[in-house]
Amino acid sequence: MTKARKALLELLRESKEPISASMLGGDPSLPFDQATIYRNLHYLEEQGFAESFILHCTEHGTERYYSYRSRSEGVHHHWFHCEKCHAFIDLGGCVYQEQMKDWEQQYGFTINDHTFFLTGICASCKSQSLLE
Amino acid sequence: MTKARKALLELLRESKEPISASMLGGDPSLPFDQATIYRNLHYLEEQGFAESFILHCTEHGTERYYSYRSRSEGVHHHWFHCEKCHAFIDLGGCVYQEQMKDWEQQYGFTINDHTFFLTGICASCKSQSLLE
DNA sequence: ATAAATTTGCAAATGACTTGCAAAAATTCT
DNA sequence: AGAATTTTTGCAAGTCATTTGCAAATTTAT
Ligand SMILES: [Mn+2]
Ligand SMILES: [Mn+2]
Ligand SMILES: [Zn+2]
Ligand SMILES: [Zn+2]
Repeated sequence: MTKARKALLELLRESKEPISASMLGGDPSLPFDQATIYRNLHYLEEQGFAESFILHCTEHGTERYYSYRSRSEGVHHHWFHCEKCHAFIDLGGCVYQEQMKDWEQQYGFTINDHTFFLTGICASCKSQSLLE
Repeated sequence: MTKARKALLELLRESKEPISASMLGGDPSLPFDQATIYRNLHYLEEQGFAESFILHCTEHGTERYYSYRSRSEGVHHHWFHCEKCHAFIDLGGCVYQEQMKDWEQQYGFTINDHTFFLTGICASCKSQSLLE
């Protein structure tokens, strides 16, 4: 583990929500080149320390978001993303494992990954816009 | 409806699976500039004639895929994507409307959209790789 | 038919992400 | 430790899907 990797993993571990490479690169505690950030995110993911998904937000564009991958919990979470304030709301651990198995049986394919997320406007952004 | 739009919509309507802008642009029946393709896909989607989602395939990269939006059926479909042969397999119409409502109630946010798809290796690609 | 509004093609620009390459840092081997 | 070897990093340039400015072409309105 180089210091760049340790620092990256530490940020991911602390974060309450998925983080994009650009947000990580902008953090003062990660004074590394963007190439280093990207390369190490790949490294952390392939080593099983992190996981990611690509999300498109109407306001903020398309980016890959990373999360720390907990050894203990085993299952990833799914998220709601607010297109106004860019916040993520945790919808809880993935409950689709069974459904995936069923589909694999039914269609004969092998699922490597699945992507699921919601986008919209969060409660606090909704109440804020009422004041305008 | 300009002829570019008619032609685009016709291809989308005929297609059994979601299509990306690059695949549409490569079709002989759409001899238009890529800017025209992109602009008209936006147009068709905002007019409610088409819908789309962004999918990342390990082999083929990240692209937005469009589908014809049927007036009658009302509900979109979700898909499995084979990272080997690039085929899409229809998993049927979306059955998450109720779940979405529940979440909106529970969290107070408003969902504008949801994304759900699977990636992996399809049955025929699996059997093919056994022959190697 | 003439003016006004919309659409198109072409070329350049974006933005996220990737890659070549030489220098710097971490490992491995005397 | 000290030298040799492997891995990682920074910097700059490159990719790739998608977007945008602008003038010409096509439509639509008058
Ligand atoms: Mn956002
Ligand atoms: Mn593919
Ligand atoms: Zn919000
Ligand atoms: Zn396949």
